Amino acid sequence: MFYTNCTMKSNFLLEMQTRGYLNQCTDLDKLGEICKKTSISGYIGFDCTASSLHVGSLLQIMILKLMQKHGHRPIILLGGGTTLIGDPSGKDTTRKILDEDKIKENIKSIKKVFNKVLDTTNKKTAPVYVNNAEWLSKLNYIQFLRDIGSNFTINKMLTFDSVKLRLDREQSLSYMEFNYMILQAYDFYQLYKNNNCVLQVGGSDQWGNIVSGVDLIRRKLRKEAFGLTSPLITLASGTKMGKTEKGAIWLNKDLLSSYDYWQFWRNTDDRDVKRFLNFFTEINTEDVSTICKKEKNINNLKILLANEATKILHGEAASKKAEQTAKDTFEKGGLGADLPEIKINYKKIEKGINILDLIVENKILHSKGEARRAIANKGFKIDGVVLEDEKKILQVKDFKKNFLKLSYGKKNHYLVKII
RNA sequence: GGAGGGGUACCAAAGCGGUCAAAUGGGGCGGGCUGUAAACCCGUUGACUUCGGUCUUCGAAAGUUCGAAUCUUUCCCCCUCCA
Repeated sequence: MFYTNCTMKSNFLLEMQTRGYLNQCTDLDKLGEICKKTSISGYIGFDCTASSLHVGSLLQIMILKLMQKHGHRPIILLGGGTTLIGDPSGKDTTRKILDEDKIKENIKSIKKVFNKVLDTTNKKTAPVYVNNAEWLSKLNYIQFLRDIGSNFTINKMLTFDSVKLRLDREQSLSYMEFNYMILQAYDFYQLYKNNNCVLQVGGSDQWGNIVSGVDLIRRKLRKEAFGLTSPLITLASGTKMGKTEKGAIWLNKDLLSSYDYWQFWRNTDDRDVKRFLNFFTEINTEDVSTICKKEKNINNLKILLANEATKILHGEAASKKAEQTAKDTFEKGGLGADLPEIKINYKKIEKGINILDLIVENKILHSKGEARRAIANKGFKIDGVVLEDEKKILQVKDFKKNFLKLSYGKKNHYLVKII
């Protein structure tokens, strides 16, 4: 799928391509023509199963941002309706189903991220939020089957990967989930009709769902709509993006601090750095190439990546602070201001605090046993000195000016503070 | 609906009356080497513990037994073949 021999190239699609956001498109040339001529609206649907999206969705958000950059309007579908069902695409097992109140809460929380990352000031391209519960919850089953269901054949639905994989792997697929595709197609149809939305973007696992929507619009309205997918990002290590053992890399600040977010990017695998600069920063592709050629120290590129990515999500100030903290902590071996804090009451520390209790109570580790093992393995340090004694009682004299740096492993540092 | 096979820790997979908190591999975590990388090497991987032990785990419940992941019964779930 290369976009080369078309004369009517649109800057939007061109940049999509050079950045590596483009995987598949229903009709790239024609979409290019339209994008070149007019400002379009395109939508991406997001899952509302959690109170925050994680980096796995970041590429999609970057695409929305790119749409804005080139004068198009992003529509964000926060699927209160479809979240009630659960998309089987790319999932091995049926997901838990959430109640409506929880979904509403999640939507509210997720919106915060979009409002931060996207430009909300330019009237022409300001994001539009829609919730498919609006139309899905009103549906009448019989009528829906007749109007919409009649446009789908089981034969075709069975050929879609999302369905096929589940069946091939001999995992059950409920009728409810089987319908997800139709509902997503219906969403696109609604958005086309009501919001003049001609484009749906999604991850490559969404291809089937997206094409179904394009088909439905053609059948029902005799209009052409477009679908476009981005590639599934895998890490050099072979794992999926965004899921570490420590937990998901959340985008909402209350779930993951800007410092930890910065650290996530700072710890990118060497082999992923250049790709990620293209994916997750706004630096021009050509500039990315020249910078990568010029800069011999890959660690500086990682810092650049961390700075730029954090800036987009948490703002410049937070990004700078995180960088400074990293410098102070890792390069100088000292204390950074942005490190996670553990506050201890003076009265408590006067009596002495068992180090194991401190570790467990502040959730650095889950159990005392685990903490004991970690200490035995030289995993803990106090102000840079290996902690040998698991029975250590922290006292006021251990603190310098009310502060103490507690480190677990090489990367987890905490600022213990007497208050 | 009928006939078989199976459910073991984060995952995969051994164990099939005591020596089983459960082999082995993967993953994770920690240490070493380095560059907050990769690869490699070492350690560790149920909870509590006064480090003597104690408690809770092998789909669920009940039972046999001095003793059960292992045997019996019932139930739930998954898979294969047939209808």
